[in-house]
Amino acid sequence: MEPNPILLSAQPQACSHPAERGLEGNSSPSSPEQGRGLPSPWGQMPSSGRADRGWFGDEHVQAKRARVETIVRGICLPPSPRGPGDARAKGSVLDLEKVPERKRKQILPVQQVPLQPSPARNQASRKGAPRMRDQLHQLKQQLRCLQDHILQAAVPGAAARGPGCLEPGKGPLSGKQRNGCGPGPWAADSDHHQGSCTDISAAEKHRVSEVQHLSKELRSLPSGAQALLEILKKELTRAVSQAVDSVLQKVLVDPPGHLPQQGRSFQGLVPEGRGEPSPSGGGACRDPHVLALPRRVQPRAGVSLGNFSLAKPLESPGTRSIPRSFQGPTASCPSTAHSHIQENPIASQLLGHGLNGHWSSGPPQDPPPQLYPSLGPALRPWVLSQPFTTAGPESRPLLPSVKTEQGGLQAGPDALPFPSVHISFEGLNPGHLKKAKLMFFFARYPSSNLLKAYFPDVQFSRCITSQMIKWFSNFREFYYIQMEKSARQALSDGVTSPRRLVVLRDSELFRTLNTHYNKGSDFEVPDCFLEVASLTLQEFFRAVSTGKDSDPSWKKPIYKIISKLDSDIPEILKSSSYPQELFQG
DNA sequence: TGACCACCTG
DNA sequence: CAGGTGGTCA
Repeated sequence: MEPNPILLSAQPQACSHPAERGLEGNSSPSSPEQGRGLPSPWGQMPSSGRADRGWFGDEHVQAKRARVETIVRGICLPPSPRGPGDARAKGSVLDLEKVPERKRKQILPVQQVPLQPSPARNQASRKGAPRMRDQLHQLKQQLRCLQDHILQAAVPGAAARGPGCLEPGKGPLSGKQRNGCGPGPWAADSDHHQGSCTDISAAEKHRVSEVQHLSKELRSLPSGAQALLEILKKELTRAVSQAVDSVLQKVLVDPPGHLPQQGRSFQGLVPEGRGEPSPSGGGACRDPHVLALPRRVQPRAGVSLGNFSLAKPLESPGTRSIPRSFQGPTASCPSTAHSHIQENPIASQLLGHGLNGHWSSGPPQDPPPQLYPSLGPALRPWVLSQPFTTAGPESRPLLPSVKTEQGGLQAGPDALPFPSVHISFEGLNPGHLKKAKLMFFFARYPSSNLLKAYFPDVQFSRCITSQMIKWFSNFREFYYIQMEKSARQALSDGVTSPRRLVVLRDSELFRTLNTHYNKGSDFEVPDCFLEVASLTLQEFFRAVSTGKDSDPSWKKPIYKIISKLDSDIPEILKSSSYPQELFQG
């Protein structure tokens, strides 16, 4: 118990204070600066978003028009059925939408069967002229909605949409963006969204006029063509949805081109603000030896302790220790600097849909060295993050989204080509579990109130609360077991002084813990956790080595000590959208 | 009595 | 990781 007073008092401060200040200072998400303050991450997105918009706004309209022309041309010819490899396939029109067209060809011939002109049909068609307008109008709206869906998925926060499109709650996304252009839970970068809004509305007008023009053209067609128009209508709808599918498919299949870039550029920003010795650096709280925490992923060559590899006594600090300041931003406990980073909703959506591999495997697109020098801080966790901390720290953001999301969940699954993962379930989902595990790095004994604050998208009931508390109980159990095991191992390895025991990032103990709480290592384990772990280890060692473990309740004092070492949890973990990025992690 | 905890078990 | 149990505390 001797060195404890120092450690105990200093550590929590090192961890918690910066967390609070940093976060509260940075968490005014509505500030436009924030979006701009992060040029690189968003430098990518907006452009890709606009590209998508362009695709829909122009190219696709062109495609529509081209198809109309094709069909009109076809009207002038005998409506003879076409073979699968018909001439249309050679027309330039098809180049605009190769994939959808290919699919459509299989459908078209079938649909043309009822098209055989018959007098009765013609009559009906003539009467149907006004109806046709309605249908076209309907079609127009469908197009718009589809476009909006895509834009929402592709452009962060492109929530702008013409009135009267989707009813709220129809489709998973809809519930998320009831704020119009404003950044909803889904999109915190108000900056770009406002741009998107205007762009979109302009594009929308353009689309509307295109459609009106189209309908005029169609109305002037020979009556025999009316039936064809019906086909055309259906075809357009289908084409659009196919286009949507293909675009999304492309995005889903080819995310590395977009997503990691965002992450990468993002990473460069974080270290700048807070390069210097993390809070505890001044920390004065600990034996300088204990501070020597080598970077992780270091070659294990330095491990000189024979079979004691779970944690390493500081035998050769000279070779292994790295100045704390060198560890930069990663090293400190509360990774507050990340909280203001704006991430891309689609990225996280995509992540949530089985693309995690791209992240956990990282390297192909690893950040340029200059962004985080020397094995930079593994900020991947934050790359994955989607900090929709759009509300102030205390404002319990996103409460409104809960019920809507649940509704959206029921209505949603088939509204998009992929299921919605961000949706909050009645109970706890794997994302919540993952998040809870990450929270464990900061708090071993979170109160139920704290849990409620950090899971704003969970509707807490007695059952849910106790389940989550049970999670932490299980986490602790595993943690203490590992600690005791390591302590005993150290003892049997001949370690004599607990002060020389420290949990290092390249130690086996760390690896075990990291695997348990942070599988995939997509979260940078905060140093404060290492410090607490070291202290825990020391306490266990002390108890074991002094024979206190003969007392049936010998662990209780240790528990008491550790329970006082909780740190503040970074605000970023408060985001209800946070679990979703790690959903399948 | 309820909340929370550690421990044991499957 | 969840269920069950018994202990502690307010």
